[in-house]
Amino acid sequence: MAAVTPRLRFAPSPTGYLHVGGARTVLYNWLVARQQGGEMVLRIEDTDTERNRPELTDDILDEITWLGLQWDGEPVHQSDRLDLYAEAADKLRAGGRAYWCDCTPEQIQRRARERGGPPGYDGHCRERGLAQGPGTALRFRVPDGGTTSFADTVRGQVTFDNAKLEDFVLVRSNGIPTFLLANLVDDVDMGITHVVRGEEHLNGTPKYLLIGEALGYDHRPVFAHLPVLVDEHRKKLSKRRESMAVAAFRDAGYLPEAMVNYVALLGWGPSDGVEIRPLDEIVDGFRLEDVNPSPAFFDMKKLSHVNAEYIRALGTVEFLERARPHLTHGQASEDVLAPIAPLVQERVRTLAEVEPMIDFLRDDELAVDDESWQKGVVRLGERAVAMLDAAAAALDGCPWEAGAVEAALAGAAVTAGFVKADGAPDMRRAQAPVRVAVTGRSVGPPLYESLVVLGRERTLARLRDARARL
RNA sequence: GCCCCCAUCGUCCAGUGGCCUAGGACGCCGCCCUUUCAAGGCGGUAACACGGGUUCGAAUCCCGUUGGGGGUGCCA
Repeated sequence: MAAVTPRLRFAPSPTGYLHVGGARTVLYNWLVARQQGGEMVLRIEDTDTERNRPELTDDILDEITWLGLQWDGEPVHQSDRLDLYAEAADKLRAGGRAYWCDCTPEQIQRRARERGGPPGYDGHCRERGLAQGPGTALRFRVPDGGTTSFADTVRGQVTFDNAKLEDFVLVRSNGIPTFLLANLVDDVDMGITHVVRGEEHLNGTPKYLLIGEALGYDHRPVFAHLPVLVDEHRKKLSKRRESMAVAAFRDAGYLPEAMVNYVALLGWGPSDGVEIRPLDEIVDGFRLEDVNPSPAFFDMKKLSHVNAEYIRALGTVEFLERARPHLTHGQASEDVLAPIAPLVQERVRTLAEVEPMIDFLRDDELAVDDESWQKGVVRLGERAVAMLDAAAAALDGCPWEAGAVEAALAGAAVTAGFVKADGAPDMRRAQAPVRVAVTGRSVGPPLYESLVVLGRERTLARLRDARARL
């Protein structure tokens, strides 16, 4: 048999934004395709006309692109291929493998309740020979006996009793096929060799296989059902949760490289233990068979750490460029950030944290954090007053560069009585009142460099303002 | 209810019968460095769910129990 090109697919439905779970699924598909020299295609599963939101398709494509992943060819839309599914449905019906059913959900439920058995369809219309008509849905006739099983790359052999499967719907009463039918027909038609998707599809797999068999196809792709991503309650991450949308992470200043790197670690880990590494190395080391079958918790703390590492690894120029879209005051922000960019860079975990770290340099009006004021100034009483006065005096005439500012403040510290046992200035304590007076907070970028950017006039003015408030 | 899946530190991952008195990462705690905060360095906390087998030997294999998750839609 000739070797076939591996072809994988990511098949999102445009009923919600691309969320992190979806991102992990595309990534794994992409990794396998890359590693095996195959292709990854996109298929938009938009057969649910009720829930469909076509405009979301662009968002999904944009986010995949943002993540740095590529797909092959043009995305396929199922809504363009209804004829194909209708043809398959007709073949199944003509072959006696499917039949029309006019039961309403209410009737099905009531019968299930009355017989006290398990919920689900009971095969009521199997032998009724109904023709297609208003309110009829086409159901697949599941074999009464036997089993359907398949080898799952991450879970091993999985077997289902056909008798436990109900006769499911292939075509809705509105004539539109369901996911079960369209999904299989497309995979066959598109030559899909690997089905890598979320665990929530595991139970649908026997139906997929049964339809394929009934249609006469010899279609046995490699299956890999990835563990679900769970929240803090260990429940599946909801697609409805917008905070888990990839776009939300992008807007919050996470780097795509960091996102992809972190997400790759959810369900898999390199054997050498090196977690933070370039994508191409992950491509080389990734093994579908090594994917952990148990659910993984999406840990924001670890994501933050990974993101911070990626931010720190950036060159200064690139850091500036990538921070730019997250600066809310444009050029004004850039101007004050540029001189101390490396100092800010190593202190932020996300790009969104840049702006609030430099706003005191940019704004004329200083917002003073109350807690910082109490802790860094008020609590020190007279000593704070002395330090503020001494700092203002020392800074008044000194050269305006970091080294000189440091020397000036060291002198002021001694004057104000902030000295260590050995007589050296105690800057740890002396800097506090100055920092709060000038930056409004007790934490921030290094003080001396910040003052240089702020300028002598504004520094002195803020020192005076603080003094006046005491 | 029924079906399917899962089970190593709080979290993610390593471990595929002896190298494990179980390793790394995040988090957390302590110390060092230090102009705050970060970063960095050093150290610490903490796990093989339970019970039976198999085996000379089990975190690793088998069975059961318990626990968790997913599915059970004319959603995907």
